[in-house]
Amino acid sequence: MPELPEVETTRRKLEPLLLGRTIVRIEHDAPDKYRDTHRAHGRVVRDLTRRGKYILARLQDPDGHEDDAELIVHLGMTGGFRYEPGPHTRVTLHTDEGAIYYQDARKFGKWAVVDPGAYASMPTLAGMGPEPLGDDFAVDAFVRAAATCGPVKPWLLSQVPVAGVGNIYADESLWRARIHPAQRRLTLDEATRLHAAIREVMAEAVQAGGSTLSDGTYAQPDGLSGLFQQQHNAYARDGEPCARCGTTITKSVLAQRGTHHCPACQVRRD
DNA sequence: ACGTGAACCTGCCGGC
DNA sequence: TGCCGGCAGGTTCACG
Repeated sequence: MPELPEVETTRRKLEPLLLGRTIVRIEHDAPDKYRDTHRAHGRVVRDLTRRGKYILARLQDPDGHEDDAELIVHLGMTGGFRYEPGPHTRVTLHTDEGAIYYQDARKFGKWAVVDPGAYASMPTLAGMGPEPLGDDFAVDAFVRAAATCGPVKPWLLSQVPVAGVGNIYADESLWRARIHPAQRRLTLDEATRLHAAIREVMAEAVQAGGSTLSDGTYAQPDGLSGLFQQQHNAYARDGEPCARCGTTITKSVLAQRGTHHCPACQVRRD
C-alpha cells in the first residue's frame, strides 16, 4: 500500500488521535513482527513524525523515571490504520481515549519500540536518504550521485538517494522526467529533471491523499480513498496511450517489480 | 561494493 | 463452479 504520500496521509490522520494521548496497551499476537511494544505501555505520545515510509512516535515516560522511547511503524505492502476492527486487524492500539486498529493482510508491516534513534534493526531506515519535500534534498548532491548510479529505478527504490519513493512514484517520476527505468549513469539534465519530477510528483500525491489502487487495500483511517491514482500517467497505465505522445505505455519487469513506461518518451541510452 | 533473486505472507483476479 | 498460477504499494538477507 504505502509509499511516502500514503504514509504521510496516514500520519496526518493519526496525529490528532494520538498526540498527547497515553498508550494504555498495544495488543497483538506476533511479537516477532511487533517488537517490544510493551515498552510503549503507560507512555505519552509527544510527537508523530515520518521518515520516508516509516511513522515515528516519540514516547515519553510521564513520571520521568525512565528514558523516552520511540515507536516505529512500517506499513509494509498492505498495512493501514482503521477506526474499526476488521478481518485483517493485526494490532490494536489502546489509548486513554479509545482504540485504533492496524490491519495488514499480507503481514509485511513491522512495528518496534526502540531507544530514540536506535534504528540498527531497520537498516533501510538507518540509511535513509533525504526527504524529497524537505530542504535537505539538494539537487547538486543528487546529480552527483546519479552520475554513477546503476539502473535508476532500483536505485530510487533503495531509499538511499531519496526517502519514500516506491514502485508507483518511481514509475511516475521517471515518466515525468522522460527517463527509462533501466537507465544508468544519468546526465546532468536527466538527474536535474528527475530531482524536480520527484518533488512535484510527491507533493501532488500528498495533496491528493495518496493513491488508492483498484484492490482498495489502501485507505485512510476513516476509510476515505486517496485520489492520486486518477493522475497516474505510467503506473498501471499499460495498454493506454501516453498522455504526452500517444504511444502505448508498456509494462515490463525490472528488479522483480512491475514497471511501466512510455517506449517513445523514455528511451534508454547505450 | 555492487546487483540479483529468493523469502516473508495473504488475497484477489483471470484463465482454463 | 472451481482450481491454479500469477501478481500485488516493501524490506531484508544470502549469494556471486
